[in-house]
Amino acid sequence: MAKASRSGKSLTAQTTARLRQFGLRPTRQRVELAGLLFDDCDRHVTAESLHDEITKAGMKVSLATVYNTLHQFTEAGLLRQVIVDAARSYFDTNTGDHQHFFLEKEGMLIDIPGEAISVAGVPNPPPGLTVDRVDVVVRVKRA
Amino acid sequence: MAKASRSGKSLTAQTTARLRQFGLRPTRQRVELAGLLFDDCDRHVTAESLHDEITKAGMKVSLATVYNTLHQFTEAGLLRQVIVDAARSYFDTNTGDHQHFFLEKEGMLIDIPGEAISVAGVPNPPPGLTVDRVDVVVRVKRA
DNA sequence: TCACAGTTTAGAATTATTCTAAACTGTTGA
DNA sequence: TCAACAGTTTAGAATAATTCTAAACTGTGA
Repeated sequence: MAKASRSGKSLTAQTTARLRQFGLRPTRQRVELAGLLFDDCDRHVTAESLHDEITKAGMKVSLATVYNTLHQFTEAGLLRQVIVDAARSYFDTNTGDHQHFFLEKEGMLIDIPGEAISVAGVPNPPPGLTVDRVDVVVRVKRA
Repeated sequence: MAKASRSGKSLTAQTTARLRQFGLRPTRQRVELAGLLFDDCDRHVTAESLHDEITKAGMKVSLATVYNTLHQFTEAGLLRQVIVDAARSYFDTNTGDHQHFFLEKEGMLIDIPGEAISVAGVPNPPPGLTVDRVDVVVRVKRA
């Protein structure tokens, strides 16, 4: 019998169902990537890091597909893109309201729960503009 | 007589002095770029936009020099780099404590005074890390 | 099982940015 | 005033992340 979760469905079956719910055809590549991304805890990846990871796990997905998939997952609301570094894009599996610590030196992101932080005093945006989202990045350094 | 400010020094002389104060040799290129950047109000530029601007103003500075200069000015504390867009780097002539509205569609930044916004509840960073800076980006859209 | 729309992919292309090495220019000391 | 040199500029090549292209492939619904 295949790996199974408490629900009785295999992980793959769960992932497949999830992808379908989000309007994405469950291709082998998407299922495998989703398997890595959504299996456990919250994760922060770059296209490169995810590509390395899946390759080392013995699966074959092209880098172009990793890029495509990250964007499609983001579009679908399964991922959130985090902009903290001029050099590369991060994607976060936690799509809920939260913020980040960012350790630039090591390219590491750490979630800060949304309830923890509050931002007060944001002025009204200039006429014709509406607030889409407020991002807080707490840049940290090794002491 | 050359353009002069209330101080009686020409703008160029002022700029030159300023660059020297910050440990930068006042070359023609740096003086010209500084002239555009620091003459009036607070500004947000990209390497490309600043290069276009100086070129259109009839001065000749290579794009590589614009990049070098933006980084040197940033290093010296005359500019601050703002990371809001995965596609390009912005530099802000306002180096004081403040935050930004960002209109992604148009690549436009608008300052929010530091006193206006307050961020409460930032947790202690993980052991061994210290907070370097807290950046707030208010992403806005055309209504 | 077939047909086809949607997907993947290798490799080329693009874009922002950095690097390189040669030419140039402030500055300083005589 | 000027020679000399360290610091600077620059064209163009190089790099790195990302996107594009067009051809091959694959879920899916009938």
